Amino acid sequence: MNHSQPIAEVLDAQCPHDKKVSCGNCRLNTICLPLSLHIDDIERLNHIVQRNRPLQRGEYLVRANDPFSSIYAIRSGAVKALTISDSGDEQVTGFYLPGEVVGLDGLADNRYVNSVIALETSSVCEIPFNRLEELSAKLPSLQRHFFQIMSREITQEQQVITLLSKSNAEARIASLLLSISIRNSRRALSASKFVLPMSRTDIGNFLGLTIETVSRVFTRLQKSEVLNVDKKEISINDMNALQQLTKGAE
Amino acid sequence: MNHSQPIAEVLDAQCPHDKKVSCGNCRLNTICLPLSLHIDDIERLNHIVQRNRPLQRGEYLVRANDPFSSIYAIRSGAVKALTISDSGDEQVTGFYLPGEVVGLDGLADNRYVNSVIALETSSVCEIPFNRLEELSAKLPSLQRHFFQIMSREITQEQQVITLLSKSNAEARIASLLLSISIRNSRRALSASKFVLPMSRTDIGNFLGLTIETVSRVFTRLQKSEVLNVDKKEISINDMNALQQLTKGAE
DNA sequence: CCATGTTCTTGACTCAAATCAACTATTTAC
DNA sequence: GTAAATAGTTGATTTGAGTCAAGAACATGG
Repeated sequence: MNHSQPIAEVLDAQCPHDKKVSCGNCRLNTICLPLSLHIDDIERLNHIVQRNRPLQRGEYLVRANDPFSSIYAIRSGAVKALTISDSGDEQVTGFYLPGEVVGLDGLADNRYVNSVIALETSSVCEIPFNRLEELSAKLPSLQRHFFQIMSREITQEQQVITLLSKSNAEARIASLLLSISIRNSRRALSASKFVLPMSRTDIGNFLGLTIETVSRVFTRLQKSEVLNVDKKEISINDMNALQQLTKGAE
Repeated sequence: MNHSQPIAEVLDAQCPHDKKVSCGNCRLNTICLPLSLHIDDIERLNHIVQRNRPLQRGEYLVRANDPFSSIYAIRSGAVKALTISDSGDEQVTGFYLPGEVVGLDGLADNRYVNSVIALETSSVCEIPFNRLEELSAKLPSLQRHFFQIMSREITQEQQVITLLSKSNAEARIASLLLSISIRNSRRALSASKFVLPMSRTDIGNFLGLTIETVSRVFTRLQKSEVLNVDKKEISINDMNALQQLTKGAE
């Protein structure tokens, strides 16, 4: 079992059809779609949410080019989104953790642009988009919140653009680790000790680095005692140093 | 006068208060926000659109950290969006041409993340967001279209991420030129001959390259007869070669 | 008109990360 | 339990773009 997942999330993943699982009592409802909805409205949202069987590592949640139908909120586990470029190679465009929403790229042309693949056993809430659209028109705060989720995706991608445009290898890795750290602490998980759900290959692909460089940076950060790296287990020993590194090069 | 702007757009810019300018008769209404609205609904959208005096080159349309209030559709000219990173340097996050919408980043936290600056004399339609929100709740096709505009912003940024992550200098420049070419032809402008609205510095900043590299790539593409470059005037001599170059390196 | 400041170009040199290669550790499957 | 495949590490070498430097082209203002 993956120690990066808190027990409650793991239980959710194992009992996806549990009647008790609803947006109203979901631990993630302070960071996920229900955020800022009234109790009654959360129940209306809950009615359109579908909870399917958990995905196994490597399983596709969404395939690029499939017709767009739903967006997905991660309930437990982790997924990656990726596109295949014209030249045929993959680009990992993001990692999504519990409480985060994936599939927003499908709206533009009514087909998903990204494939979404589970990085570990993951459970997911499916939200059929036309139902969400109808409900949004009736609930101004839901409409607003959904606009905000899309806007946040835009600003986060702009941060990735800045990272790739201006930062060296160490700063890229440091930024990714800090991003995961912050997202973990929003879920009341440790900010300094966690298990990476993705492989070195995925990290390199996402950050525009080769796996050799990723490996060497981890080794260097370990030697300089900023991190402890044991395979996929990361513990951050010196958070300030890591933050300084994100500003590195340029 | 900048020859990249068609005469009609220039006239719009010069007569911004012309009563005849409305979404209903705007040349851009097949690519801009009104797209897919019924005539009556276009008129309702038109009522909330504000057309202010044109911006001069270098003027700010939006300042980062200002409270979010409106999104903006470019009517003529061109603007760039940019953020200032923690380390204090600028990152150009996008260029916006007539018919395109800027300011969507402000929704996430109710403050603009990007500043938006005119690259040349530009006129802009301001759309107060809370009015647009109200109207969206009443007009399903407007709500849907606005979701699509945000989604398209997401997918376009993912393309930039792929570009920065995987492509060499020539492929980056080639992709930018092709992007401008395609966007020009959507406005019934030449796909093969146009004037770049942005400086070499802006191009380099956007593409994660130094201005020296940008300059050298232009020189190389000129020598290999793919382009003719005369200062900011570009003419594409070999569109296929340019397309091949975008796949280059990797 | 010339002076000053930008913007852009070109060349010589450097360097961070890619590539190539060999090896180790860990899964997975039989 | 062992073989094969996959994932990760480390070292030697190469290379594309960055840096530094100088000059050219162009714009701006007195």
